[in-house]
Amino acid sequence: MRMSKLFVQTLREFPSDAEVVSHKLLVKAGYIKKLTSGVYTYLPLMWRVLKKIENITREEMDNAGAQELLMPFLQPKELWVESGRWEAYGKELMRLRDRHDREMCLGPTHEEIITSVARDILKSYKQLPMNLYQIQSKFRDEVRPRFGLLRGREFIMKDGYSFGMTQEDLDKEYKNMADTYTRIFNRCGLPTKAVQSDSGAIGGNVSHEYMVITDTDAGENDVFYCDDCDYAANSNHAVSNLPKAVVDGKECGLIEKKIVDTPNTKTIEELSDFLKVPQSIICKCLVYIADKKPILAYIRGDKQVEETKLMNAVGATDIRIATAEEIEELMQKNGFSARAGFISAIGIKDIKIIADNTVKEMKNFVVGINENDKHLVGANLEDIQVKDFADFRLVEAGEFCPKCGKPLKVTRGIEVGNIFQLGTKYSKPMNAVYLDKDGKAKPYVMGCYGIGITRTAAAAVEAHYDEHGIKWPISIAPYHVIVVPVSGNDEKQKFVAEDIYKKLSDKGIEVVIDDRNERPGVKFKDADLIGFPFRITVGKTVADGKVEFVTRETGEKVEMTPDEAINTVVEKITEALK
RNA sequence: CGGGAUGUAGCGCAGUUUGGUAGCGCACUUCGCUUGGGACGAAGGGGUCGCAUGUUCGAAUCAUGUCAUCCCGACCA
Repeated sequence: MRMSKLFVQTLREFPSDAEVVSHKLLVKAGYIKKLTSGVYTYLPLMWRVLKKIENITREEMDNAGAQELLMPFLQPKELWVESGRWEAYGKELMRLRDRHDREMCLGPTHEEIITSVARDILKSYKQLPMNLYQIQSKFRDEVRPRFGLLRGREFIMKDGYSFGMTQEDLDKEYKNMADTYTRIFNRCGLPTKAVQSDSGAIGGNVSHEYMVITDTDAGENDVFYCDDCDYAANSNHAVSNLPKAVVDGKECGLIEKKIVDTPNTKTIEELSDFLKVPQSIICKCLVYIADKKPILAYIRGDKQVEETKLMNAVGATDIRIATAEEIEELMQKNGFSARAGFISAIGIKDIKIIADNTVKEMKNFVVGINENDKHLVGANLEDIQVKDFADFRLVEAGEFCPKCGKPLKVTRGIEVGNIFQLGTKYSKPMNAVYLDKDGKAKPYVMGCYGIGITRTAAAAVEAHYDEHGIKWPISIAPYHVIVVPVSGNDEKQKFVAEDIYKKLSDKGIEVVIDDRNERPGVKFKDADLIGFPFRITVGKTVADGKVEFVTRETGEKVEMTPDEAINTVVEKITEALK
């Protein structure tokens, strides 16, 4: 490719609407162009990167025994009603109507479609197990698209689905996909961590997310992990063992059960300071709205609620903390006037009450009694009337690994892939069955496996850049090498550069020659910004038969003959793509 | 959906307070000059100032409405 012909325009400045590095650099370097919020054109450079990620994914999926197909973007409402997700998926589903006023949606994921296809074809146990996948654009009406390609409304995804007869089949395929995913991301030059996670709207029990670890804002998930063993989990799924803390009030003088005045202690900090007791001996009561109904959740004062865990614990599909008005309304209905900070479950009728496991250990603690500016001290479990316990505590760094007991660490991660064990979540309601050896109809035991192709590309930029621009891993770089003749009117330089360009092209190397009549500074800046892994600079030293070989990753520059440079490129590319 | 901000040329911005018919830098075209880290000079092309309605002799500027975009939060594979 000739730089003079390449459909690209690099910018001098970062776009004003970009926040994270990958978004800024991909726009500045001419890879993407926004059409509307969360929707981008993939310009030729970007498309080359995406195709490379797709092809690596294809190769590994095919090698793992999966088969590629392509399902429709446009989907009828009926299938979604069948699975129950027309309602359950909520506003994320991009809905539309056709000219006959029939309701449709644009696919955010394809469990419904693949299940309906499979049930018509996979009728016998002889055809199982089967693993099918596709790579295509997905649509999700995100509340707030942001971070460029990291969270779009239209994005490219690889989604795969496995069909088996038994849980053993599923376990085997799940392991197969886990290994495949590790290989895919390694080949893309992206080290990932497989972390346990909540399975969210997709459903199912076991699931893992593949996270690219990053310290930046672009990492939207908190990941807890252990250096001493392989434990790693998303914050919505992490569990831990707690360090020793004061959980018996007697240890800090709360011997007698009594009501005490605690004026203006709206927060745990204020209450703890006022009573001069540790936060771990205070039991707080929080009001949440789960599926539009209020619930009460008790948790140890020094700990935070993890909302997804709480949501799962109460079997809800939607949860949020109650507003001050909603708390007031709840209190009034039950004849109280207590504000947040003084709430108790005692005397609240017709409401789900649940306590975190941390509360089980507490004795002689401090708790609200639905009266403003008062608390009960020396209280015990019978004073809060809790029957249901669950773990819905947010894990914190420094707590101990549930597997090996060493302290956990926390980091941010970008989720680039995930795998779920669906079981019969879709096959049962959609009556997707096969006949077993005895001629009995049984639902498939399914798994599903996703990779965000566009997100992987953006994550690669987040993981590989410097102040000059992108530093693509060789396997997914749009081109491998750029040849830069320094002087526009030096015939010798031009000749040598063109010769190198031709020889590299002939050897199948993806090479660009910067044949523009620009000053060298412009060419170097663009080369660094776009992120060619290698650069061959043909400058003054050509008089001595030498060119300069530059490695983007390290900035290392080596003088060598043109032939040596060509061989070095071929060697390095071959090595990297092995 | 709550809070905040912004819409003026492909990109980055000024002009709006105080109404007078649109400007700067980059990019683009032509010519000259220059060629090892985003040179310079000259001459050009490109915008119904997000949209609608209103006020006015006159609106980028004032008013009302509306749409879009971004940030924080909530939410979310």
